[in-house]
Amino acid sequence: MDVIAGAILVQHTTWRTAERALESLRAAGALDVDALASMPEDEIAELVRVAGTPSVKARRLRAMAVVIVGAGGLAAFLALPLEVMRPMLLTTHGVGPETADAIALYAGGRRTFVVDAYTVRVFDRLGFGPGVRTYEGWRHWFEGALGAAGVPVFQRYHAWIVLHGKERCRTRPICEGCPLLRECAFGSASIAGA
DNA sequence: ACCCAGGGTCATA
DNA sequence: TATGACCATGGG
Repeated sequence: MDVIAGAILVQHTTWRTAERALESLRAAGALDVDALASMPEDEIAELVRVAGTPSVKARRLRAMAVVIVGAGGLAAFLALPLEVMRPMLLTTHGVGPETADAIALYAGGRRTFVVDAYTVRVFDRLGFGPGVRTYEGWRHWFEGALGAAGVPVFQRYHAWIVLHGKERCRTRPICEGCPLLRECAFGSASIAGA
């Protein structure tokens, strides 16, 4: 549940503040689908204020909790196959493509790539990318590039880009030093030409 | 004191 | 279907 709430809280902010909001939810015993589903939104809003747009995020957190409860609880929800989990996430209020994939990949352990704005900016600048530059275009492109790699690689690759992209995109090629080079299609040779 | 980041929804054209 | 306002805060 930490991961799911975190995926919503991090929208339009940094992990730092999202984690602080997560901590205050935990301290209040509200890091739980049943608690969130039955709690008034303004009460949730107070707890998540540090992450910004509190009323918006309170509503989204609650909507997500209601969907999970409706799916039979957290365990049942996380056990759903990607083909049913992803559309379900996409139709819940406040969950767009990026948040849906973050939840499916990190909370559900499903094999889907998280395309965040930062990732797109970096790879676009390096001259890489799909023909059609929509969210789905990028997602399928990354999934193809990662080939037969498993869920852990998907998780670590996305995390690596987020953690190290900023410092590297100005100074040196994005994938230099990435521990996953042998597991994906972005070898140092191909990147060096960018 | 200012200005920037950043995902999603909704209204408008 | 594309564009832009809006949500409110932390941090440089």
